[in-house]
Amino acid sequence: MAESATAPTVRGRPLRADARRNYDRILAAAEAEVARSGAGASLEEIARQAGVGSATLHRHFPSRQALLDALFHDRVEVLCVQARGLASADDPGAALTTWLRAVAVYGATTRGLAASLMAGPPDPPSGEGCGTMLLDAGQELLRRAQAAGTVRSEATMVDLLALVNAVSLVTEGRTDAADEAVRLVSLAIDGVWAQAG
Amino acid sequence: MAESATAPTVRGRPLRADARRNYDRILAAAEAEVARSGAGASLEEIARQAGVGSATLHRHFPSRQALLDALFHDRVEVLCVQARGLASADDPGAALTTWLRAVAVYGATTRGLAASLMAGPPDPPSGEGCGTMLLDAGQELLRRAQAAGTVRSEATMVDLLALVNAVSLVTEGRTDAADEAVRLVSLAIDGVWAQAG
DNA sequence: ACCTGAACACCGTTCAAGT
DNA sequence: ACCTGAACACCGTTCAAGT
Repeated sequence: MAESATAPTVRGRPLRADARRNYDRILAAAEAEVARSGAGASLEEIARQAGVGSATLHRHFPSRQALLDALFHDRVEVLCVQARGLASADDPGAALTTWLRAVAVYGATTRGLAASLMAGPPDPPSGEGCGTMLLDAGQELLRRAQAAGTVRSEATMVDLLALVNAVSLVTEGRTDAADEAVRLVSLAIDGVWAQAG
Repeated sequence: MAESATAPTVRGRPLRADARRNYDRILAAAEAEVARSGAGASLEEIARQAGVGSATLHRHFPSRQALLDALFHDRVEVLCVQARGLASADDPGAALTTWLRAVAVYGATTRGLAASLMAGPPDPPSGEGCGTMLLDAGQELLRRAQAAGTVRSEATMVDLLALVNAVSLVTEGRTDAADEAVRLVSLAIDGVWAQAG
């Protein structure tokens, strides 16, 4: 279930069979544990459920963030694919908001994802994590909406994802988390002011 | 420095002198430690710095949340006073946004506050915590802005504070946290769409 | 090359024993 | 009434010893 689509390697070579088996087991256990108790799930408990020593977990994933990135990589990849599909839509403003809402729903319903995205490097999330993937994918959607004059030119994708992420984080535990996230993101996108006229 | 304005009591009676001294020391140590390492600061370390046993900390503050509420009570009270002052302003829309920005600045610059507010009871923050205080204080500002037809009728103070809190949380660690928080809150208030015409 | 088990320095919570 | 110190069941990280 939780085998990563991108096969893990060490210096370009695929892992030895037993190492690969452990890698997958750890990821599967992490999926269950993080869903149960969030991004701060006990690494010890994950190793236990995977049937490996804690040291093995630490070799495969040198930091909690590395484990979370591997865990969410595929789900985030799906969002990136969706963004590229929406980039050719007729209405760039609608395309952007559709995507932002989708990101919010993912974040609000996938325990630990929002916290994991926020834990990445501070202001401009750089590097190879899930945050960068989303940022790159969304950039083009925003560019088009701004080129069409639909979205304010001051808004950046870093801002928009920060807002969406923030909303995901606050709604994460709620009943109807997805609905609440969409509602709050929509509020932030449209603003609080009543229609003029 | 960190003595609470609202004197702690046990069943209506003020604390014995030594107990009161410990209470204040714990709060002062907590202020320093939470500023240093956030809402998840080590309680053990706080007790150590206060010069009391860890059991003493737990008696005075049965939960981490209780400690954080006591710690932030006075700062939050200031925001509530400000809200009551703004309730008689000429422009209710401007009054509301002024206050929301102030809340965001507090949250973004006071390590641990946003996380503490979010940890309160889920959907409708009830009870006696800082979240309820802010909610009650803001309610009147929103009511007036909506009565004037300035703010959408669907927006609730729970929504607005969730947004502001979410923004405080994401910006908490950043350089220029206050500026960033104001910028993001302003974006959410005004929405992302470019001005028509 | 990869794994395991143990060791280390921490946690938060609780409780018996003190004054 | 209030405090202390110790005990308990946990953490995450690292490292020597194994195969």
